[in-house]
Amino acid sequence: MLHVDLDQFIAAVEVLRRPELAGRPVIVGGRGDPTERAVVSTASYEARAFGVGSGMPLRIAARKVPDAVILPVDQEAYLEASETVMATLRARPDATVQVLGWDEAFMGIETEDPEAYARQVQAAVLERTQLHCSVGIGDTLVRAKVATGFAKPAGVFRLTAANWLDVMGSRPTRDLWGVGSKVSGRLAKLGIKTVAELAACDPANLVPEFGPKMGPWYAELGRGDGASVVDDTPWVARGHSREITFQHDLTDPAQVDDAVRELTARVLEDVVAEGRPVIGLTLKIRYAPFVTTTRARKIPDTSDGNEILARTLDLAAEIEQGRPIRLLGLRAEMAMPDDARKGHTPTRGGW
DNA sequence: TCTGGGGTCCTAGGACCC
DNA sequence: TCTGGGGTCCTAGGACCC
Repeated sequence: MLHVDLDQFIAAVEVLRRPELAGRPVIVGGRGDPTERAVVSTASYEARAFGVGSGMPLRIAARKVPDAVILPVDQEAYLEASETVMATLRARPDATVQVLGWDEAFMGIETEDPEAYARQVQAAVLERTQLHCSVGIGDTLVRAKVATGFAKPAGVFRLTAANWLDVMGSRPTRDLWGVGSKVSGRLAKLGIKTVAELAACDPANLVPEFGPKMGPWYAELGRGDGASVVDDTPWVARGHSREITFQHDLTDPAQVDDAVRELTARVLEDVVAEGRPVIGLTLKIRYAPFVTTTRARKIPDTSDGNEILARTLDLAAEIEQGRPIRLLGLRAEMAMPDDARKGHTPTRGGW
Protein backbone atom coordinates (compact mmCIF):
# COMPACT_ATOMS: atom_id res chain seq x y z
CA MET A 1 0.00 0.00 0.00
CA LEU A 2 0.97 3.62 -0.32
CA HIS A 3 0.98 6.47 2.14
CA VAL A 4 0.63 9.83 0.40
CA ASP A 5 1.60 12.98 2.28
CA LEU A 6 1.54 16.51 0.87
CA ASP A 7 4.75 18.47 1.35
CA GLN A 8 4.49 21.49 3.69
CA PHE A 9 0.81 21.42 2.77
CA ILE A 10 -0.54 24.56 4.44
CA ALA A 11 2.43 26.70 3.49
CA ALA A 12 2.27 25.35 -0.06
CA VAL A 13 -1.42 26.29 -0.40
CA GLU A 14 -0.63 29.80 0.77
CA VAL A 15 2.26 30.16 -1.69
CA LEU A 16 0.00 28.98 -4.54
CA ARG A 17 -2.31 31.91 -4.12
CA ARG A 18 0.51 34.33 -3.42
CA PRO A 19 3.28 33.31 -5.82
CA GLU A 20 5.49 36.19 -4.71
CA LEU A 21 6.08 34.24 -1.47
CA ALA A 22 7.83 31.38 -3.26
CA GLY A 23 11.28 30.84 -1.84
CA ARG A 24 10.62 32.95 1.23
CA PRO A 25 10.30 31.71 4.82
CA VAL A 26 6.54 31.38 5.35
CA ILE A 27 4.99 30.61 8.73
CA VAL A 28 1.27 29.93 9.15
CA GLY A 29 -0.27 30.07 12.60
CA GLY A 30 -3.05 31.52 14.71
CA ARG A 31 -4.33 34.81 13.41
CA GLY A 32 -0.98 35.63 11.92
CA ASP A 33 -0.05 37.92 14.79
CA PRO A 34 3.13 36.81 16.54
CA THR A 35 2.35 38.91 19.60
CA GLU A 36 -0.64 36.67 20.36
CA ARG A 37 -0.78 33.31 22.09
CA ALA A 38 -0.72 30.89 19.18
CA VAL A 39 1.47 28.18 17.67
CA VAL A 40 2.88 27.39 14.25
CA SER A 41 0.63 25.21 12.09
CA THR A 42 3.11 24.76 9.27
CA ALA A 43 6.37 26.37 8.26
CA SER A 44 7.81 26.34 4.73
CA TYR A 45 11.11 24.56 4.21
CA GLU A 46 12.82 27.95 4.07
CA ALA A 47 11.53 28.72 7.57
CA ARG A 48 12.32 25.23 8.87
CA ALA A 49 15.95 25.89 8.01
CA PHE A 50 15.90 28.37 10.90
CA GLY A 51 14.64 25.72 13.30
CA VAL A 52 10.97 26.58 13.12
CA GLY A 53 8.49 23.70 13.24
CA SER A 54 4.87 22.81 13.89
CA GLY A 55 3.68 23.35 17.43
CA MET A 56 6.25 25.99 18.25
CA PRO A 57 4.92 29.17 19.89
CA LEU A 58 4.42 31.76 17.17
CA ARG A 59 6.31 34.48 18.98
CA ILE A 60 9.36 32.22 19.32
CA ALA A 61 9.16 31.35 15.64
CA ALA A 62 8.96 35.03 14.74
CA ARG A 63 12.05 35.72 16.79
CA LYS A 64 13.99 32.95 15.07
CA VAL A 65 13.10 34.21 11.59
CA PRO A 66 12.84 38.00 11.75
CA ASP A 67 11.95 38.44 8.08
CA ALA A 68 9.44 35.59 7.92
CA VAL A 69 6.04 36.09 6.30
CA ILE A 70 3.54 35.19 9.01
CA LEU A 71 0.05 34.32 7.82
CA PRO A 72 -3.22 33.49 9.60
CA VAL A 73 -4.72 30.01 9.40
CA ASP A 74 -7.38 29.78 6.68
CA GLN A 75 -9.08 26.45 7.25
CA GLU A 76 -11.54 26.75 4.38
CA ALA A 77 -8.77 27.17 1.85
CA TYR A 78 -6.91 24.11 3.13
CA LEU A 79 -10.05 22.01 3.25
CA GLU A 80 -10.85 22.90 -0.34
CA ALA A 81 -7.35 22.02 -1.51
CA SER A 82 -7.49 18.81 0.52
CA GLU A 83 -10.74 17.72 -1.08
CA THR A 84 -9.28 18.22 -4.54
CA VAL A 85 -6.23 16.15 -3.61
CA MET A 86 -8.34 13.33 -2.16
CA ALA A 87 -10.63 13.35 -5.19
CA THR A 88 -7.54 12.95 -7.35
CA LEU A 89 -6.44 9.93 -5.33
CA ARG A 90 -9.92 8.39 -5.47
CA ALA A 91 -9.99 8.86 -9.22
CA ARG A 92 -7.28 6.22 -9.58
CA PRO A 93 -8.97 3.05 -10.76
CA ASP A 94 -8.99 0.18 -8.24
CA ALA A 95 -7.45 2.23 -5.43
CA THR A 96 -8.91 2.14 -1.92
CA VAL A 97 -8.37 5.48 -0.21
CA GLN A 98 -8.31 5.96 3.56
CA VAL A 99 -7.98 9.62 4.53
CA LEU A 100 -5.96 10.38 7.66
CA GLY A 101 -6.14 14.13 7.74
CA TRP A 102 -6.09 17.21 5.56
CA ASP A 103 -2.84 16.30 3.91
CA GLU A 104 -2.40 12.54 4.01
CA ALA A 105 -4.03 9.29 3.03
CA PHE A 106 -3.37 5.59 2.60
CA MET A 107 -3.99 3.99 -0.77
CA GLY A 108 -4.58 0.28 -1.14
CA ILE A 109 -3.46 -0.81 -4.59
CA GLU A 110 -2.60 -3.88 -6.65
CA THR A 111 0.44 -3.33 -8.84
CA GLU A 112 3.63 -5.02 -9.99
CA ASP A 113 5.54 -1.77 -9.76
CA PRO A 114 4.58 0.33 -6.74
CA GLU A 115 7.32 2.90 -7.39
CA ALA A 116 5.95 3.60 -10.85
CA TYR A 117 2.43 3.78 -9.43
CA ALA A 118 3.64 6.23 -6.77
CA ARG A 119 5.20 8.45 -9.42
CA GLN A 120 1.94 8.44 -11.34
CA VAL A 121 0.06 9.52 -8.22
CA GLN A 122 2.54 12.33 -7.62
CA ALA A 123 2.19 13.51 -11.20
CA ALA A 124 -1.59 13.42 -11.04
CA VAL A 125 -1.73 15.40 -7.81
CA LEU A 126 0.77 17.93 -9.14
CA GLU A 127 -1.13 18.38 -12.39
CA ARG A 128 -4.47 18.81 -10.69
CA THR A 129 -3.44 20.95 -7.70
CA GLN A 130 0.13 22.19 -8.32
CA LEU A 131 1.02 20.58 -4.98
CA HIS A 132 3.92 18.22 -4.38
CA CYS A 133 3.59 15.10 -2.30
CA SER A 134 5.82 12.38 -0.94
CA VAL A 135 4.88 8.72 -1.09
CA GLY A 136 5.79 5.85 1.21
CA ILE A 137 5.40 2.26 0.06
CA GLY A 138 4.95 -0.48 2.62
CA ASP A 139 3.62 -3.95 3.31
CA THR A 140 1.87 -2.70 6.47
CA LEU A 141 0.21 0.59 7.25
CA VAL A 142 2.89 1.42 9.79
CA ARG A 143 5.75 0.75 7.37
CA ALA A 144 4.13 2.78 4.59
CA LYS A 145 3.52 5.68 6.96
CA VAL A 146 7.06 5.65 8.33
CA ALA A 147 8.49 5.26 4.80
CA THR A 148 7.03 8.61 3.79
CA GLY A 149 9.36 10.34 6.21
CA PHE A 150 12.30 9.11 4.12
CA ALA A 151 10.62 10.13 0.87
CA LYS A 152 10.39 13.83 1.67
CA PRO A 153 10.47 16.06 -0.17
CA ALA A 154 8.63 14.93 -3.30
CA GLY A 155 10.21 11.48 -3.30
CA VAL A 156 9.27 7.81 -3.01
CA PHE A 157 10.60 5.33 -0.45
CA ARG A 158 9.80 1.68 0.18
CA LEU A 159 9.84 0.06 3.62
CA THR A 160 8.95 -3.63 4.08
CA ALA A 161 9.72 -6.49 6.43
CA ALA A 162 12.88 -6.99 4.36
CA ASN A 163 14.52 -3.63 5.12
CA TRP A 164 12.62 -2.37 8.19
CA LEU A 165 15.33 -3.15 10.72
CA ASP A 166 18.14 -2.05 8.41
CA VAL A 167 16.51 1.36 8.04
CA MET A 168 14.82 1.84 11.41
CA GLY A 169 16.62 -0.49 13.82
CA SER A 170 19.20 1.94 15.14
CA ARG A 171 16.78 4.85 15.38
CA PRO A 172 15.20 6.00 18.66
CA THR A 173 11.74 4.62 19.46
CA ARG A 174 10.50 8.22 19.32
CA ASP A 175 10.70 8.00 15.52
CA LEU A 176 7.83 5.50 15.47
CA TRP A 177 4.31 6.57 14.62
CA GLY A 178 2.50 6.40 17.95
CA VAL A 179 5.51 6.75 20.27
CA GLY A 180 5.83 10.21 21.73
CA SER A 181 8.16 11.75 24.26
CA LYS A 182 6.48 10.18 27.30
CA VAL A 183 6.37 6.63 26.02
CA SER A 184 9.90 6.77 24.61
CA GLY A 185 11.03 7.91 28.06
CA ARG A 186 9.25 5.05 29.80
CA LEU A 187 10.68 2.57 27.29
CA ALA A 188 14.16 3.95 27.94
CA LYS A 189 13.71 3.26 31.65
CA LEU A 190 13.11 -0.37 30.70
CA GLY A 191 16.38 -0.32 28.77
CA ILE A 192 14.70 -0.01 25.38
CA LYS A 193 16.11 2.90 23.42
CA THR A 194 16.09 1.83 19.79
CA VAL A 195 13.56 0.39 17.42
CA ALA A 196 15.63 -2.80 17.17
CA GLU A 197 15.52 -3.23 20.94
CA LEU A 198 11.77 -2.71 20.95
CA ALA A 199 11.33 -5.17 18.10
CA ALA A 200 13.34 -7.81 19.96
CA CYS A 201 11.54 -7.52 23.28
CA ASP A 202 8.94 -9.95 24.57
CA PRO A 203 5.52 -8.23 24.38
CA ALA A 204 4.58 -9.74 27.75
CA ASN A 205 7.39 -7.75 29.36
CA LEU A 206 5.73 -4.49 28.36
CA VAL A 207 2.36 -5.32 29.90
CA PRO A 208 3.20 -4.32 33.50
CA GLU A 209 4.30 -0.87 32.33
CA PHE A 210 1.84 -0.16 29.53
CA GLY A 211 -1.15 -2.40 30.11
CA PRO A 212 -2.65 -5.36 28.24
CA LYS A 213 -3.34 -3.55 24.99
CA MET A 214 -0.69 -0.88 24.65
CA GLY A 215 2.20 -3.09 25.79
CA PRO A 216 1.88 -5.67 23.01
CA TRP A 217 0.96 -2.90 20.58
CA TYR A 218 4.27 -1.08 21.14
CA ALA A 219 6.17 -4.31 20.58
CA GLU A 220 4.34 -4.80 17.30
CA LEU A 221 5.10 -1.22 16.35
CA GLY A 222 8.79 -1.85 16.91
CA ARG A 223 8.67 -4.63 14.34
CA GLY A 224 6.70 -2.47 11.93
CA ASP A 225 3.97 -5.09 11.95
CA GLY A 226 0.22 -4.60 12.15
CA ALA A 227 -2.66 -4.26 9.79
CA SER A 228 -2.06 -4.25 6.07
CA VAL A 229 -5.55 -3.50 4.82
CA VAL A 230 -6.56 -0.02 3.77
CA ASP A 231 -10.05 0.69 5.06
CA ASP A 232 -12.19 3.17 3.16
CA THR A 233 -15.21 2.84 5.43
CA PRO A 234 -16.56 6.37 5.85
CA TRP A 235 -15.30 7.89 9.05
CA VAL A 236 -17.86 8.58 11.74
CA ALA A 237 -16.96 11.21 14.33
CA ARG A 238 -17.10 9.98 17.94
CA GLY A 239 -17.55 13.47 19.22
CA HIS A 240 -16.96 17.14 18.71
CA SER A 241 -15.05 19.59 20.82
CA ARG A 242 -14.32 23.28 21.01
CA GLU A 243 -11.53 25.03 22.79
CA ILE A 244 -10.61 28.57 23.69
CA THR A 245 -7.25 29.78 24.83
CA PHE A 246 -7.55 33.17 26.43
CA GLN A 247 -5.08 35.84 25.41
CA HIS A 248 -5.10 36.92 29.05
CA ASP A 249 -5.75 34.42 31.80
CA LEU A 250 -9.22 34.59 33.35
CA THR A 251 -9.63 35.11 37.08
CA ASP A 252 -13.23 36.28 37.18
CA PRO A 253 -15.80 33.47 37.65
CA ALA A 254 -18.34 35.41 35.60
CA GLN A 255 -16.00 35.42 32.62
CA VAL A 256 -15.46 31.69 32.99
CA ASP A 257 -19.19 31.19 33.11
CA ASP A 258 -19.65 33.19 29.91
CA ALA A 259 -16.93 31.22 28.19
CA VAL A 260 -18.50 27.88 29.11
CA ARG A 261 -21.86 29.12 27.89
CA GLU A 262 -20.41 30.10 24.52
CA LEU A 263 -18.48 26.86 24.15
CA THR A 264 -21.60 24.88 24.92
CA ALA A 265 -23.55 26.66 22.23
CA ARG A 266 -20.83 26.04 19.66
CA VAL A 267 -20.44 22.37 20.51
CA LEU A 268 -24.19 21.84 20.39
CA GLU A 269 -24.31 23.43 16.93
CA ASP A 270 -21.85 20.84 15.70
CA VAL A 271 -23.69 17.98 17.34
CA VAL A 272 -27.08 19.07 16.04
CA ALA A 273 -25.61 19.12 12.55
CA GLU A 274 -24.69 15.44 13.02
CA GLY A 275 -28.18 14.56 14.18
CA ARG A 276 -26.99 12.09 16.80
CA PRO A 277 -27.69 12.19 20.55
CA VAL A 278 -25.07 13.32 23.04
CA ILE A 279 -24.00 10.68 25.54
CA GLY A 280 -21.29 12.53 27.40
CA LEU A 281 -19.72 15.88 28.10
CA THR A 282 -16.19 16.67 29.13
CA LEU A 283 -14.94 20.01 30.32
CA LYS A 284 -11.23 20.66 30.17
CA ILE A 285 -9.49 23.40 32.11
CA ARG A 286 -5.89 24.49 31.94
CA TYR A 287 -4.67 26.64 34.77
CA ALA A 288 -1.89 29.13 34.17
CA PRO A 289 0.97 28.99 34.05
CA PHE A 290 1.57 25.24 34.12
CA VAL A 291 0.43 22.48 31.86
CA THR A 292 -1.94 20.54 34.04
CA THR A 293 -5.37 19.72 32.70
CA THR A 294 -8.37 18.75 34.72
CA ARG A 295 -11.55 17.25 33.37
CA ALA A 296 -14.98 16.54 34.64
CA ARG A 297 -17.53 14.50 32.82
CA LYS A 298 -21.23 14.05 33.19
CA ILE A 299 -23.35 11.65 31.21
CA PRO A 300 -26.74 13.15 30.54
CA ASP A 301 -29.59 10.75 29.91
CA THR A 302 -31.10 13.02 27.31
CA SER A 303 -30.05 14.80 24.17
CA ASP A 304 -32.11 17.86 25.03
CA GLY A 305 -29.97 20.93 24.53
CA ASN A 306 -31.19 22.85 27.57
CA GLU A 307 -30.56 19.91 29.80
CA ILE A 308 -27.01 19.61 28.50
CA LEU A 309 -26.45 23.30 28.97
CA ALA A 310 -27.65 23.20 32.55
CA ARG A 311 -25.42 20.29 33.40
CA THR A 312 -22.45 21.91 31.71
CA LEU A 313 -22.94 25.04 33.75
CA ASP A 314 -22.97 22.85 36.84
CA LEU A 315 -19.52 21.80 35.80
CA ALA A 316 -18.50 25.41 35.44
CA ALA A 317 -19.62 26.01 39.01
CA GLU A 318 -17.26 23.27 40.08
CA ILE A 319 -14.27 25.02 38.60
CA GLU A 320 -11.78 25.88 41.24
CA GLN A 321 -11.78 29.59 41.82
CA GLY A 322 -8.85 31.82 42.42
CA ARG A 323 -6.52 30.19 39.90
CA PRO A 324 -6.01 31.94 36.58
CA ILE A 325 -7.52 29.91 33.78
CA ARG A 326 -5.74 29.81 30.46
CA LEU A 327 -7.74 27.34 28.43
CA LEU A 328 -11.23 25.91 28.37
CA GLY A 329 -12.34 23.03 26.22
CA LEU A 330 -15.68 21.33 25.93
CA ARG A 331 -16.17 18.01 24.22
CA ALA A 332 -19.45 16.28 23.45
CA GLU A 333 -19.44 12.56 22.79
CA MET A 334 -22.12 11.28 20.48
CA ALA A 335 -23.91 7.97 20.30
CA MET A 336 -22.56 5.81 17.51
CA PRO A 337 -24.96 4.77 14.79
CA ASP A 338 -25.62 1.04 14.73
CA ASP A 339 -23.89 0.46 11.44
CA ALA A 340 -20.72 2.36 12.34
CA ARG A 341 -17.70 0.15 12.62
CA LYS A 342 -15.68 0.40 15.76
CA GLY A 343 -11.96 0.72 15.43
CA HIS A 344 -11.52 2.76 12.29
CA THR A 345 -9.75 5.87 13.43
CA PRO A 346 -7.94 8.54 11.49
CA THR A 347 -5.07 9.00 13.89
CA ARG A 348 -4.05 6.07 16.03
CA GLY A 349 -4.51 2.57 17.36
CA GLY A 350 -7.17 0.25 16.14
CA TRP A 351 -5.26 -1.46 13.41
C1' DT B 1 7.83 36.00 26.09
C1' DC B 2 6.55 29.82 25.76
C1' DT B 3 3.08 26.07 24.44
C1' DG B 4 -3.64 26.08 19.12
C1' DG B 5 -7.56 23.44 18.14
C1' DG B 6 -9.54 19.37 16.41
C1' DG B 7 -9.58 14.55 17.07
C1' DT B 8 -8.91 9.18 18.95
C1' DC B 9 -8.00 5.57 22.27
C1' DC B 10 -6.26 3.40 26.71
C1' DT B 11 -5.81 2.71 31.81
C1' DA B 12 -6.60 2.75 36.73
C1' DG B 13 -9.64 2.70 40.24
C1' DG B 14 -14.06 3.17 42.60
C1' DA B 15 -19.01 1.95 42.78
C1' DC B 16 -22.15 -1.40 42.29
C1' DC B 17 -24.20 -5.95 41.25
C1' DC B 18 -24.59 -11.03 41.54
C1' DT C 1 -16.65 -12.33 62.27
C1' DC C 2 -14.72 -11.85 57.93
C1' DT C 3 -14.65 -11.06 53.23
C1' DG C 4 -14.81 -14.85 47.40
C1' DG C 5 -14.44 -13.46 42.57
C1' DG C 6 -16.28 -11.91 38.29
C1' DG C 7 -18.52 -8.57 35.70
C1' DT C 8 -20.04 -3.78 34.11
C1' DC C 9 -20.36 1.15 34.31
C1' DC C 10 -18.45 5.52 35.15
C1' DT C 11 -14.93 9.13 36.02
C1' DA C 12 -10.57 11.27 35.79
C1' DG C 13 -6.47 11.52 33.63
C1' DG C 14 -2.90 10.58 30.14
C1' DA C 15 -0.89 9.94 25.61
C1' DC C 16 -0.64 10.55 20.83
C1' DC C 17 -1.65 12.37 16.05
C1' DC C 18 -2.41 16.07 12.34
